[in-house]
Amino acid sequence: MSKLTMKEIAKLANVSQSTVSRVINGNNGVNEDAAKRVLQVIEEVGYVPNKAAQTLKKSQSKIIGVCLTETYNPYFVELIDALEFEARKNGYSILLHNSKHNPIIEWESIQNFIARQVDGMILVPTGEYNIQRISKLAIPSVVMTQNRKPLDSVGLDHVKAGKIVGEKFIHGGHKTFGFMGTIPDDKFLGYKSALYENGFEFKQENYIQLQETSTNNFLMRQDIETYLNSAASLNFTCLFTANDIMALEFMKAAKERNIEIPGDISVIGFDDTYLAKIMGISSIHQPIEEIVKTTIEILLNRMEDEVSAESIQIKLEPSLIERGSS
Amino acid sequence: MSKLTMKEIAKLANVSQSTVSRVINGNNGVNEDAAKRVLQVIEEVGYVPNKAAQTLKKSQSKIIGVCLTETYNPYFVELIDALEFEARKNGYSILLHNSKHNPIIEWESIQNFIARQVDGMILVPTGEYNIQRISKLAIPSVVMTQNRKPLDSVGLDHVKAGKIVGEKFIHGGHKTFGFMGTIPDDKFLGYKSALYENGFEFKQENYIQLQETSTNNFLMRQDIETYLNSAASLNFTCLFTANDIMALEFMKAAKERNIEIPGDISVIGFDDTYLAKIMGISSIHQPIEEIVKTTIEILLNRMEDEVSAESIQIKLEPSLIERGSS
DNA sequence: CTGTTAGCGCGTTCAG
DNA sequence: CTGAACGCGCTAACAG
Repeated sequence: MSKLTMKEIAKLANVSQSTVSRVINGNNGVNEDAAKRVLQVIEEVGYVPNKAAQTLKKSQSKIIGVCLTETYNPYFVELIDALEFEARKNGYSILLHNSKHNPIIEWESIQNFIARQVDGMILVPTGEYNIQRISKLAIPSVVMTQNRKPLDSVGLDHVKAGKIVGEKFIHGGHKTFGFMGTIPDDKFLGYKSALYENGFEFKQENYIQLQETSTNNFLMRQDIETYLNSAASLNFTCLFTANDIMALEFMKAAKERNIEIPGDISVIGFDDTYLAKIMGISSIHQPIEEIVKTTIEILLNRMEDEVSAESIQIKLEPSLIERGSS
Repeated sequence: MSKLTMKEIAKLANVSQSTVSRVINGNNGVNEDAAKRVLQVIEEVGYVPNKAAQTLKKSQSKIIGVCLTETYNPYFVELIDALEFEARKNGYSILLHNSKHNPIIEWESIQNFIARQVDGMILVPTGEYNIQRISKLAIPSVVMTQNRKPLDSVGLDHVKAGKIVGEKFIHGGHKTFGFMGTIPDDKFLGYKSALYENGFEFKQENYIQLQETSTNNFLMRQDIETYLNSAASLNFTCLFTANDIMALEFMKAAKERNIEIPGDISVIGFDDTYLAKIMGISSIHQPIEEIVKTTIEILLNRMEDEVSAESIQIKLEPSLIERGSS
């Protein structure tokens, strides 16, 4: 069989190419007979329109570019799944990239998105690095999970999440508090402010600093071990971790040292991934479906409207799921 | 700024559009001065060539379509990561689809791949459903993790993996054997044959049948509970599960019933995902990097050669990673 | 070394 | 209702 183009279909159905086009793009006034013939030929030979040509012609690719920082955290996997589902429902495909926390790769990915004429982008950025350039692009984009001001964004209210955890611990009678994370973020701010507001303070020595982002259980574990080894004794009775993997790794390390969870230390994680469910870790729940639906909705709106209204920052309400670890 | 096409760049650099094209596609004999000017303009305005046009012109999209059955199993996530990395290294982007074990969605995805002119496809198929049609396509495709005969495939030698586990159990002194999975597969065949060859038999009552594929821990757990409740007592002292999630869920259910692992029952899982590492589950290791590299390599070869040689079936050597569960 | 030209496959006028 | 003709942005001959 030759190349299988509209022209070919046209020939086989004994009509002109433009008629075939009309049939495919919603039958706007085509003789029923002709239409039926065309459809039949298409069916028979298994013709599928060339999207590259369509994209070129319409300057619309029906692709959404997605660039995440990692997939190691199961949270992002659930995100991808939901994203793909929601996008497909709206007739879009997902072009997936993983920057691995590298701003250079991130920018390359975005260049690729531009080259492929994506209609919109959804990003979990590596940081501030590329935000300015991105905001200057003609392609609408929305940030997930973070807050990057010139851009639209949707995510949990991290400050509030931190507060909820802080207050929870305080209500539980704790007086010394730990935190584990990479770089200080809104979760941490919220956590700390809850403590201060209740007359407690956060001691910097109780901050378990993790080097890189959670790219690897092993590295994370090393950092935890280093911390535990350096501390003569743990000076906190409760710990809030920036994600579930961290909570998990801490709990494993604790177990080996005969530290009881939650007896000696209460642990609350973040993301409420299935790791938390499997391991019975209390965690701040991320309403993934809601996040994804909202994100796509905003993006779709931006793609339709030429109007460049104010940037939208959506912060969803966090909630704590309590399990055995706290 | 207007549309930012080659024409535009040409105008700004005071050359013809085809010269710009030459500069972009590897400088084949262009005046250095002109080239420099062009490059500079490109840099200044941030021009990126339109891939839709390139695709149309060259009938080559530099996209590899990937369609998996699920991302719930962390194994597939690691696969995606490796795939994306390896593809990017070779100048390809990944278009990712998730059939969710649904052959209809799978076929739709493939139609989409065709429409987008993907240069090749990598599939974890939903089953035999679409294999015939796929093999008739002009687009080269290779199957991962499974064996679908008319198509190229690369994966572990599942029969051998099953044998290794069976023999391991036998060496460990076990006399009664369990298996957990969805549909009987090569792992199970290998497992059974190892038993028979050593004078044991596999009793059908020791097959823990799971309904759907492992789309959901919760459903899986229900099936396990149903099985455990129906069996007066467990008639096996060792269990081989088709993936790590299954092993994990079994171990959790066992724990609640005070069944000791590995004391009462030895458990060996499959995939050697980080779940296995985290939970200390013995598991058959999947050399993901090797699988992915081999897959891409085969695909790349197919894409270059017009030669339609025999279909290639690569079966990698499985190995057992022993941990605390066996 | 460089500009002109002709499509790639499709959607969309514009005539009939 | 329908065909002819044009052009989306780019690559690849083809002349100069």
